[in-house]
Amino acid sequence: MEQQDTVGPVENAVGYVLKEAAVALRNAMDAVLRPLHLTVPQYACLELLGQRPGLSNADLARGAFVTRQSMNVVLHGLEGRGLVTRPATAPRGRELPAALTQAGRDHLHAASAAVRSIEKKMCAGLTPARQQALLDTLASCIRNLADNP
Amino acid sequence: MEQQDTVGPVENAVGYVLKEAAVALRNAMDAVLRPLHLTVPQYACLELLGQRPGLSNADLARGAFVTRQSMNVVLHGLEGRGLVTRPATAPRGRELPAALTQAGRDHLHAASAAVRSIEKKMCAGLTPARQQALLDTLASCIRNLADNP
DNA sequence: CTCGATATGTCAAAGTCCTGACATCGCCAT
DNA sequence: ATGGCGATGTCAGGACTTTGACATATCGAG
Repeated sequence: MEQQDTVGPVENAVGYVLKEAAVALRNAMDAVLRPLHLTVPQYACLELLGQRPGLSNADLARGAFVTRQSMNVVLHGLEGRGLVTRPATAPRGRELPAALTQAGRDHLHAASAAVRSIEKKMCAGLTPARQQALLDTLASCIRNLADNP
Repeated sequence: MEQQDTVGPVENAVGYVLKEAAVALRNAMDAVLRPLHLTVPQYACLELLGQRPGLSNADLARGAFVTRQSMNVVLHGLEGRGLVTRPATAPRGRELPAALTQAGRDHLHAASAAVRSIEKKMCAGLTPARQQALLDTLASCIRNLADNP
């Protein structure tokens, strides 16, 4: 096997490095969430609900970057484990606002700490200014890509 | 549906924005590659082979952030379409060095231009210094996450 | 030389996620 | 009021990827 012979042009492309960082983060999160019996989408769902109770399934799906169908099974799973509750009937339209149970809040507390430790590790050695610059630059990239053409 | 009522804390987390940017890039690449009948992993395979002919299946898998099995089916598909060739017997060990055919190079040329246009669009408005800073910061994040503990 | 460790390619099975489609419900202009 | 339009929740169906396992081939230590 040729192990890192020479750095080719691909590794210097913004898109490539972006994907690489995203995969590394995903794997690291997966590793720390596994002991808590949570997948990344499940954690994302809990975190979103912790910060904004009453979000609907579609809202959660958008926030976690998955489809409504995927979030729906996540939600049903968490509901079955007693971490999330949803009303049987829709108070308005068809939206079923979800909320954390006490057990859900406890689970979220542990998971959030684990994920925050990963973020801290990832950003180690970065000055607040560089970290803010990273956020701003990424936000700019997102805005640029969101434009239709 | 609650449409962007107020910006919550989640959207300011580095990991969240990183994921968001990666998804936006993935979708944009998907959109421009679809007319060429190429998926993102397929394009990644072609691009890697274009820059480093003779890469093995396992090398390509690592470079495209997928498993060997997934890259194997990608490779077989591209082989069936006449874009990639692999020797029937392994010249050394079990590695089957892959290479682009002329048709593969042609296909790659068009795909590469399309993807480069997406990267250009994504990085629009960024000074070379900010772009380099983004690359450096992301590289730092990747290094930090690669450490074992 | 021999044996263990590592890497590769490949097969089978499972899981995950997305695409497509449908019925329902609220909103807005006609 | 009413009919189009968009949004939501839900139900299969299928595509894609990963996990697990196995045989083979190289390399290095004993």
